[in-house]
Amino acid sequence: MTTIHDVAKQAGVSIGTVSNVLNKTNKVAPDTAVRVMEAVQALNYVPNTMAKGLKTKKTRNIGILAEDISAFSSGDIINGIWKYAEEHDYAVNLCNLIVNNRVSSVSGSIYQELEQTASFQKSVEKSLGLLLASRVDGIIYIGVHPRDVGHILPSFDVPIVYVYSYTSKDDYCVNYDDFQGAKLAVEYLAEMGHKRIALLSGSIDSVASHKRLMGYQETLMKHHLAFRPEYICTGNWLYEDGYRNCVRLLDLSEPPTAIFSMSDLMAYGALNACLDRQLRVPEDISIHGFDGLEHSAYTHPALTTVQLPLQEMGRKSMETLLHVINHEQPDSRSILLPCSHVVRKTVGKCSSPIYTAHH
Amino acid sequence: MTTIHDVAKQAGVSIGTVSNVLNKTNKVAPDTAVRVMEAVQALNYVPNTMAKGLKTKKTRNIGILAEDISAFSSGDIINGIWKYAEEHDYAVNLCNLIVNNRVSSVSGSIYQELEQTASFQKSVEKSLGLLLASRVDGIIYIGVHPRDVGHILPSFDVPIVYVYSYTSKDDYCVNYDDFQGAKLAVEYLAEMGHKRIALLSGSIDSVASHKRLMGYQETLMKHHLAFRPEYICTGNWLYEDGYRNCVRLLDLSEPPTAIFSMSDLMAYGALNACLDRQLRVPEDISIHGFDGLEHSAYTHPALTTVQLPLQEMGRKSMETLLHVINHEQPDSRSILLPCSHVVRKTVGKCSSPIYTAHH
DNA sequence: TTGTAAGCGTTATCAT
DNA sequence: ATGATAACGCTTACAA
Repeated sequence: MTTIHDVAKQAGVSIGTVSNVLNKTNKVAPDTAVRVMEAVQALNYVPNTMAKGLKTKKTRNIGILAEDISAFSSGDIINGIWKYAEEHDYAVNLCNLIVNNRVSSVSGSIYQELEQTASFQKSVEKSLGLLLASRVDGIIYIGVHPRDVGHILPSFDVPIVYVYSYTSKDDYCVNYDDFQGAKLAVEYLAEMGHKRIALLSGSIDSVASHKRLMGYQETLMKHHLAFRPEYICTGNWLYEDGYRNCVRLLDLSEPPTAIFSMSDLMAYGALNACLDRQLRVPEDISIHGFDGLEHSAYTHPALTTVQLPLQEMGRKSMETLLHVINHEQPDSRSILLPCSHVVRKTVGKCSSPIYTAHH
Repeated sequence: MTTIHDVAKQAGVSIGTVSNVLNKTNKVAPDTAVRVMEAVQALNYVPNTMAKGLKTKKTRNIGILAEDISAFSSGDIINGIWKYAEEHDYAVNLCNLIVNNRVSSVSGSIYQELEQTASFQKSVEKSLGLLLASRVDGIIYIGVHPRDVGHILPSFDVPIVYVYSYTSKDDYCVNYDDFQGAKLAVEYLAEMGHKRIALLSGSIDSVASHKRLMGYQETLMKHHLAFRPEYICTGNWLYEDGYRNCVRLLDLSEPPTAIFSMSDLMAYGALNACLDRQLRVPEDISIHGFDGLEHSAYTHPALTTVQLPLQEMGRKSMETLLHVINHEQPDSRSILLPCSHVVRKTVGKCSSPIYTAHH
């Protein structure tokens, strides 16, 4: 690998001069600058980041600590981070905790169990060590599901921001707005004339579930719709939970005309449960998702859902991290980005539901 | 940040000794080793990789150059890479070309257009520069679709292996076995008694399409099944292509009893086309996918498909890269990993198809 | 067994 | 405007 010395010799100048033209730190004569640049080109010189970092104590490297890179959300978040990083000439170090391969289910409590295991803790330690050893200027922690992850990392003195996750301490977090997202969905259902709107909730101990429940309730009230406890089903975000709970809902003496599912996965389950019952969606019953998985465009019929602003979250987290690194005060400790609404085919205007005839 | 000097002072030894106990390069007295380790613990010392790398000329860093991190395949591949890397104490630098956000379609020719744009080439240059500046020991290039990407990168003197992509030069490539995967699918269809098996092919200029077509044809011959040109449809791997082509197939005077789709996305389209025609899957017609997208478990009915060995490919690519870095001769230049078969609900035993009555 | 010192490729401070 | 040189934190001879 060619070094600054090679370039200096080739251009017939000192290494200090080469450094000056490359970093524009000092005035150099235009013609020597040209000679240096020619030498750089000729020798294909790329400055050694390690030497530079050693000297300047700034690596222009940030670390990503992802709980699971193959989670549906991670790709888009990293995409957002990367774009902002590239625009600001930062490189990224990636570490991966691979939680999903280790847990059988997505349930909140299962994660807690996982986090207790020695294997997981060793993995966290190793990843963090890797990042700290590289002297990254900052770290972004990406969760697989918004939840309190404040107990996972030990304390260290590098700036960190949490995305798609949060802590109960005063760390910087960027997430989406559960409350607003839920309102988006239920508002739409109400506008379509639905009065009997059931809820497929995520796990009961999740803050996300609570916030969305608030959005559901508030919108119900706003439209003077009755809150029926029997319309609330709790699951663990997964397909099977949606299927099972939807079946229960359909067996009610007065079944709902619309279902708001807190995850697309549960919505798929609900959709298939309805289809298995020969119900037509959305003619007989409407289904509304939440997450905006790529696949939701391909269900039959295509799922109307709430889109998470994943890429924007990634971008915002990187932006926030850079602010912290540069000692600029970011706007807020906890940043919430709005969800958007994706209208497709599973929600229709409420008509007197055909299937109530069965009861 | 605490340095080796701080540790040395705390332990009352020289920096050389600290280095020796940390790297086990030289014999040190057991009790001094203990003192050093205590100091390391107390000061929370993490060796500076940059200083280390500067000296040793080895960074124990590899670079990932991903065409698009949010492509369905990238997460699992990176997962595989990461696991192997972690086991061998390598860190990873991630660069992202974000091709999918820049092209409107997945068609092969569109990629070629993209690759010509100045914006893309600048991006490639920047990413490669980042990796080379970090003096990574090697690079893994991850494509978004297996195709020849040999023209994208300029030449440089760091070992590289291509995964989910290949080059026409003598680079190391690791991919899955298209031929074997296609045989898996068609063999199964034939075993289920299907004699009229249509093919939803990917783009005609793709090597993957060709190889799978070979697998299709060979299996047909093996089972003495006629090859009918009117059963071959070409698309661009996407949902809409599957839908459109399936409609054409169903309109044939003698429609197929089974469809082998070269991508899960096209299989979703075919499935929905059948459903829209009130056809029952798999009673009236069977559909077989290829890719093994996570979502295929949630279609209605769940899609029988061929599973790509994504994580294994990631793992193998990292393994191969390490061999090259350590100047050990890897087994082969072009590594093909076998696909596996995921039997779900969209393929059934062939019965005299009901819908032929329509014709 | 342990300490000393040179050198890795930069940047930055001085001289010139 | 340019050059010489120290320093960044580490490894690695070599000396003690």
